[in-house]
Amino acid sequence: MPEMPEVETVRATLSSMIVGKTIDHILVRYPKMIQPDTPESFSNSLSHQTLESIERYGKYLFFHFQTDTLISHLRMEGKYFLRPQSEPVLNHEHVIFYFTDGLSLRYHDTRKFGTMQRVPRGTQFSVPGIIKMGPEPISNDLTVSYLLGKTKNSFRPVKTFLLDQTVVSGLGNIYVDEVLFYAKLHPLTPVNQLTKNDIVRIIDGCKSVISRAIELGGSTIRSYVSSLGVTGRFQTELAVHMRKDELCNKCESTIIKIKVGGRGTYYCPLCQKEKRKSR
DNA sequence: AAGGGTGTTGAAAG
DNA sequence: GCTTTCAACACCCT
Repeated sequence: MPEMPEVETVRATLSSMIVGKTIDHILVRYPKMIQPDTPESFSNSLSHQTLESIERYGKYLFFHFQTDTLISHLRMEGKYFLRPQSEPVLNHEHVIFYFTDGLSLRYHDTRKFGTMQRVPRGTQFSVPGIIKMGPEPISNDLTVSYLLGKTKNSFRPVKTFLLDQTVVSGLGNIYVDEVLFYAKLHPLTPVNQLTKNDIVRIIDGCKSVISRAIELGGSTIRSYVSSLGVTGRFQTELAVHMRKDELCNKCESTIIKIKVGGRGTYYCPLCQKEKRKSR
């Protein structure tokens, strides 16, 4: 499950492998993945264009061609593989980009949750969904006053709040758990109860956790492997996520798993004590 | 062997 | 308008 650090690894890896290549044609095997274009217009528009750069915002990838941009979201299990065109098409390869040099980029997604759309170049930030996204966790735009403003009149649990992409772009389930451990906050804390100091620790946590994860190429939980088949090394540094019944590195309490907003949530009951309700 | 868990997003419902 | 629930889908585990 690629989160932002994994997507960044994919971006960097793909950049070095396919920027400069020209598409000859595209095979769409699962039309529902393409929106709102028909597979035909999607394929016709992008064919014969040269890839100039790959950009990332939150968990979205932007493939910038000469006149169009391909927006790709990997959702749960999307992966890209670069292979010779002569190799057989696999079951879960839903979109295949055939380059003019004999290589092909295969989009592989067992659960078919991933999405692709083509927009005129430069317009990616005006498409619905992307236009509303908040600043990235490592951005200077993620400030105390910005977050404090968002928390004012809301009783949402801080876990749910941080998963909301319109608040911060790119935090997923794994990293929110890690950020909350860093900030020593119980995941159920209502956000209107957060102090300025809490917000400062959340922002510090975002920056240190995410930048460290990007450094290590992301986490690999379950099936996720990046386009080069490289395994992210951040998993070994996870403090709480996926560590139910294991001991906290800081205090040796037993890590607990609960559900918050329907999402599996891991935390240390001692390091992340629930705040006493004020009156 | 049926059913629940897995995670992201957007649409629908409250 | 804000928040919660669910659907999209496939695979793994019990």
